[in-house]
Amino acid sequence: MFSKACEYAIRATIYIALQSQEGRRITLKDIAKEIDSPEAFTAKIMQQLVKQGIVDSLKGPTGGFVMEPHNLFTTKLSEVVYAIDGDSVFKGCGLGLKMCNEKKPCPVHEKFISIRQELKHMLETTTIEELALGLKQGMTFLKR
Amino acid sequence: MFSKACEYAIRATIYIALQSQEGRRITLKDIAKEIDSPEAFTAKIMQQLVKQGIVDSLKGPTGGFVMEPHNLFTTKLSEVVYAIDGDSVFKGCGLGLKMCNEKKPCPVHEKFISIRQELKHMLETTTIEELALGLKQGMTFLKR
DNA sequence: CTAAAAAAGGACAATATTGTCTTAAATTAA
DNA sequence: TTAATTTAAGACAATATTGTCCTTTTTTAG
Repeated sequence: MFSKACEYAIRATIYIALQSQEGRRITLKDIAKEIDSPEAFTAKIMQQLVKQGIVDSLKGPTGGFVMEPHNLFTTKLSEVVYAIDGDSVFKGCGLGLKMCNEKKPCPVHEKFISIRQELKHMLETTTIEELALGLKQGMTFLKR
Repeated sequence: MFSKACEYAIRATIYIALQSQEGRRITLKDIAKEIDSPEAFTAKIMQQLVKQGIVDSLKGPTGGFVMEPHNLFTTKLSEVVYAIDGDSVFKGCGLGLKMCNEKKPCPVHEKFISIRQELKHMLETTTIEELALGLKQGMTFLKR
């Protein structure tokens, strides 16, 4: 469904969101530990999230990653996915055809439409804040 | 969603199904041409489909690939996907956690359940024969 | 001002996936 | 029986993805 990079990105963002809600800045090291991901690889992914404006970073001692209050409440799961995996999840043909569309559909085109729609809708209506809440309440987990 | 190999597998199977319905055996070369796929790579994929019993192969002149009438009507899309990509599409956690389940869910676990269910249901109820019919009627396409 | 801490960036390495090439085995038709 | 045709199989190559390491830049605290 998502690339490994994207999976890490989502997990990291949820964790940063949770910490930001508590007013805490969080280091790469802590992120990697908390979401059980390879640190250096996670660093690369964080750079993309920062460039996309989803999270902010600060260098130096006491530095780390943080989400602005505004981002915290408005960022949708879809934005994180898009930042890392692009539009492949939302667009692309189920059978890999480049020209697949209503006019010239692949054999599974119609079959995939509702599923893709539902997925798209879910990603676009789910907020990072909402996911962070479940984590805060101990109902969901980011490791193992 | 699916691997490239799986996309080719689905396209190839649909095309073989269509030809088998007409009583025709079809060569690798023709398959690759009709579904616009790399021939040698497609050969590897065909070997897997043969091993899984989804299609049959015959060597020598007049040889090629064919689907038995029985397979033609009973094979589900899910079986082709499973033969090539295994159960990753049906099982696996959306965020890549190994131990994600009802008891210890990842933050998107619940959100993904209905989507995965719908996808699973669609794959398990869609027959290859049905997809081949759309192709035969010129309503769907396997190239570009 | 300096040392330490942290992210940024670039080069590199490992692995997985996709794709190719060559030879072997089987089968058919002449 | 032989030559041609076709799939099977194995080794190899190219590319993409995942992951690591090292250096640079920025910032803070002392």
